[in-house]
Amino acid sequence: MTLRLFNTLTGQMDPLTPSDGEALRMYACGPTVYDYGHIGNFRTFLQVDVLRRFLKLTGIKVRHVMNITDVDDKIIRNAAAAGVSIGAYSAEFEKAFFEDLDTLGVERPEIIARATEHIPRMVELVQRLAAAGAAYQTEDGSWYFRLAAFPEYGKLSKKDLSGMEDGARVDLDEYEKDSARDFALWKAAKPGETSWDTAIGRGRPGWHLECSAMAMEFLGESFDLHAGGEDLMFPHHENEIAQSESVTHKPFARHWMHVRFLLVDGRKMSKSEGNFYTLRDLLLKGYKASAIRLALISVPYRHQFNFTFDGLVEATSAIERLRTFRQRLVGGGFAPGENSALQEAALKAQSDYIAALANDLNTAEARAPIFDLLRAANTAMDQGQLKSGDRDAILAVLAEFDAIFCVLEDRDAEATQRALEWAEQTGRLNDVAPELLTRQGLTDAAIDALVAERTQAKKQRNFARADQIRNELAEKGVVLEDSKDGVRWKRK
RNA sequence: GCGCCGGUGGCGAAGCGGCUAACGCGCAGGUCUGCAAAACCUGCAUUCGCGGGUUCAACUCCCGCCCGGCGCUCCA
Repeated sequence: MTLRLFNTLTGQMDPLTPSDGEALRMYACGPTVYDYGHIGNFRTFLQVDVLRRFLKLTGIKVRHVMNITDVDDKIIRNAAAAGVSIGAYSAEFEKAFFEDLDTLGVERPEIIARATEHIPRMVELVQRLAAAGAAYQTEDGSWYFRLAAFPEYGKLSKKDLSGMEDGARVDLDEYEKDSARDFALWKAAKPGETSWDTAIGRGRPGWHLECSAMAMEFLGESFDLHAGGEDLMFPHHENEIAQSESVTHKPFARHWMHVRFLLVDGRKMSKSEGNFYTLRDLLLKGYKASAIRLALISVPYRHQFNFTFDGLVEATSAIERLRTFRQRLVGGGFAPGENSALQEAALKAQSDYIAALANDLNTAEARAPIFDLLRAANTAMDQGQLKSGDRDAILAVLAEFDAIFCVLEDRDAEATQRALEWAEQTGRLNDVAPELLTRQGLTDAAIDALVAERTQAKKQRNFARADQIRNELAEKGVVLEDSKDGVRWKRK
């Protein structure tokens, strides 16, 4: 089934397929590694993850490039303040970034491209732009892109800049530019700042330049898809188009995908508003990685997502139900054979699920058939109508669901443990929710021992003691489930 | 100001010119259970921001209004 994805450039739903018939070549803007990633960042990376997982699920190979911006004003500023090199500074946050992606189950792109490792390609691009008359150097040695050289500027964000010519607001330190809207390709070295000695002078790349240079290096001058957060549409992506197409005269990316912003309690997340959360903040508050992933994914990428803690609690419950269900299928003994009604239900769930995702990655709609199937199967199990062949079919559908949503495998405890260790190492234990510490302090062996004691008590019909143990464990976030096959427990 | 997006049950959220308005969470009652939990069953929007219009038929299309959000500057 071919994915139909909204294309910012054309303003309509376009099918997304590899133009070379081999692999879908895509570029998605990565992070500037100057700090820990926040949930807004991760919503975008998660939605792109959904995209690439869906492509793979439908049999399309993916060649996905992600840049790491490891030199920019903030990095330079922060590294100087910390008294370390920008390399050491950015490496630390790059490492943290990838740890966070692992926590959230975000697949690695095929190619990770660091800006500082591709300076020659950027210099080359500036030279080509200069040769084409689209770049000029100012007195201080910086290079700028000449917007006037690219009449199509604004075609992505649908902006008409003709009426917004050089107005009153021209930044003081940019007075040398020909036009206020011209943007920096290459920033001349300032004393003490990291810089590269190159054929176009000593300096460092502008932010927009790296994406054009690296995308073309790894994907060619024209490729299938470019993705990123909605805020990047203008000016970043617009600038990338201008820089690239001015020299290639070919469409840079033919399909553009933009993920809408995340709000927190209905407001834009910002440090000054006090509603700013990193992934690690949430883990230390006791929320599960899987719940964060599900919450951030469940609202389709083209809608604003309003982040709330209630939403995280909801996602936690939903995941628990799914996991309990799968456990019941895996662990139960079923008579051989098939129940045609369930076989049909499984097929329907599968096709509905794929169809929803193929329709502009409608993740909200895609969840529904899985829960429909869950209910049908649970009912059948209660009635003893589910056969081993049904179990296999349903587990296969669940696996396919999880190929995108990736929440069934419980790796939450490990993720939380990692976050706790990090908090300890960086002196952030004060930020940890107290109940999380008591919960993590309880080992599996200790739980098993208490459960065994309770089973004994139950045998002796000492229900008072049995309930006491159950309550004790409940306070520490452990839930018990009695069944014919013994006691199951799980951490809340 | 200009531009874009949205306003559906207690909450999140999907949806389509005409099927009982998905699904999740939550709540209430029931079944099961030593009691719970899990699971299942039943119920919880005669209604889709407001006012007009088009249509045999609109939550779904058009117009206006109100409310919210975002972009136009570094930002996922």
